[in-house]
Amino acid sequence: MEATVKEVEIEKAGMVLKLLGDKTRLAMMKLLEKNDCCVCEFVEIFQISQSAISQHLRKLRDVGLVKEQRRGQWIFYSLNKDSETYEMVLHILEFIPSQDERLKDLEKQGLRISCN
Amino acid sequence: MEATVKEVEIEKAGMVLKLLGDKTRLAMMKLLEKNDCCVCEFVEIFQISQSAISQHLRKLRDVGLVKEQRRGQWIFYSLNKDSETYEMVLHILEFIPSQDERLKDLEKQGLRISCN
DNA sequence: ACAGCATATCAGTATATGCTTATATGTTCA
DNA sequence: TGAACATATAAGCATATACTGATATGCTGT
Repeated sequence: MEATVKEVEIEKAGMVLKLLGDKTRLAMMKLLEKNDCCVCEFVEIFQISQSAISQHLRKLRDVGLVKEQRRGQWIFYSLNKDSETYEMVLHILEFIPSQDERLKDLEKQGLRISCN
Repeated sequence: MEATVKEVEIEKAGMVLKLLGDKTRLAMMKLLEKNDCCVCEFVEIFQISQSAISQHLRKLRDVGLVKEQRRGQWIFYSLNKDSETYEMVLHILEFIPSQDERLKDLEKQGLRISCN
């Protein structure tokens, strides 16, 4: 018997699912599940422009899925645990295979050191 | 401790989430969680054209989320329990408030009788 | 103050999406 | 067979989306 779950208004849920329905943002969220990441790491990982990464992050932030924290020159993003949809998001991410290999590959190239 | 969950390839998960990221399709899926429905019911419920409904259903079917079954003149849609993403979909739908009121409203208007 | 780096925003573009109307296909029943 | 109904497909349109390149903003260390 599974415990009852925190329901999410259907419009809100639709917004969240639409955001997660982009493979770049979905992989970002999966990475953020286990690691805080800064913009430059995402740029290296996804091989798209810094501008594109920034726009994805803004969308995620606008809906409250992630939050940002400036550390000096860098801005680190993390999952927003206070989001009313946090529980739903976590449940979804459970089904996604770990993307941590991508981070490890970065480390091998020494590219992660820059902002760590 | 939660049992391990059936992971879904990230591209596939992205496709499913994108489909669920439309409020019409999301509500359709939530209705289908508890009831088989035919096209004409969806048309009444969502107040968009029969063509639009049919196109939404085709997308859901193309990705394997629903299956169809002809019953005489009508085609009833249901969740495809054999989908590799079925478990993920069910978990997501748990967070969505029941849409059954919409069906009940139809019954009050006598509009559901036509295909039942 | 300024050079250099990190990030955000702006403007433009190509493609995807959701809808409508019109039409085709398929089923039932007289 | 043909009229009536249910559903699917085609064509077209308006809007949304994801991206790029150019530029603006913000922080750091000299």
